[in-house]
Amino acid sequence: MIFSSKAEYGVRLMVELGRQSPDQPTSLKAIADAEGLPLAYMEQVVARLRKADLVRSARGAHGGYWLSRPAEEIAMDEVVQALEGAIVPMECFTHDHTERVLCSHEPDAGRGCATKLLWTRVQGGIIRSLQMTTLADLVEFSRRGEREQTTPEPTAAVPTPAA
Amino acid sequence: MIFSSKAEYGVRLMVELGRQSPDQPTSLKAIADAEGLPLAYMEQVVARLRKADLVRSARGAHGGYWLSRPAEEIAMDEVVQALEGAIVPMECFTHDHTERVLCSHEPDAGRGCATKLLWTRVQGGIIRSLQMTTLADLVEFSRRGEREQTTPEPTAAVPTPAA
DNA sequence: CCGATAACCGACCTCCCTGGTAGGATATGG
DNA sequence: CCATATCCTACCAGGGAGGTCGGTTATCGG
Repeated sequence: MIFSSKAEYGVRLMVELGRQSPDQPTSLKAIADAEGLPLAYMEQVVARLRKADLVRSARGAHGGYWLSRPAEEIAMDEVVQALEGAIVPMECFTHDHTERVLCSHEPDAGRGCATKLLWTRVQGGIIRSLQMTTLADLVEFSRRGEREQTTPEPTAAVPTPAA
Repeated sequence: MIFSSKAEYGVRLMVELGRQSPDQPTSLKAIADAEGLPLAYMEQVVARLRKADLVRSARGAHGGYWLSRPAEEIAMDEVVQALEGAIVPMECFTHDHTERVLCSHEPDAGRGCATKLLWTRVQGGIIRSLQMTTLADLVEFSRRGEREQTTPEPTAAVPTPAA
């Protein structure tokens, strides 16, 4: 398990918002019910997304959440970063105020940190994978899966039967 | 923290073995002392590497461990896999007996697992980063760091002063 | 104005895994 | 025969993951 369930739940939440029209807010309860996830826990998850300004919110009756930007402009590294914190492959990797990533191991016994090269490459691999995927990709993927499930042959052109 | 310290310690151990000549075994105590790691815990770590046939061992006095293959032929995905188990970005990813990776989430409410696409890409990014790095790369990296530490100018050609 | 809805906030709690220790059994060289 | 060193199993404390609970604030419809 590399990422925690906060990432899973949060990404699902974002996809769910991406499926809705951005005009009107969607309540967290509707999302939690649709995905079968605990509402109280989702509140904590969505709080992180709001603090990162990935979603906006309106309080009170008929309130809810919506994407702060179109899904095409949201790269998934932002989302995962907001949910999980800094993406570091190993504990000794710290993120100072700049974009520089460095290993906090003191160079013990006169030689550098042997594993630094490896974890740096892994980190790059992860972040690149996340950057090249947008929320719109996932929304489209989820719609495609849905079509395959409900209509095996592409005859009917009704994607969401408004359950 | 994406990988546990087992990976860190195990990789360090492998690098240490890669620095030694493969003719004679190196005792675990020597490695633990050199890296400042607890011996008893390292026993558990090296056991995983041995079960994956990445290192071989000899018991008794003057026993120890050595690489089962030259460092150039050891890709780091094997090493990390042996130490951490299957490299899966999310809990729902299970690895069946083939090489196929799949998401165990039931397609709830008629639509597929929205996050599957994302985690699949992340997993690919990680594994590719690990595969393209060999143990020999890390050994060379550690030697280079050592040279920079001890001799700022490349005059003396003595790499290890046999402490 | 009132009550229902729903976002917001912080404290709490339980389980399990990580990281590490303890103590021994077995094998081997000198 | 003893020091060395691998091998094996059980045990244990701490912390974080995953989730619950109770309450507060804001906004709508009537």
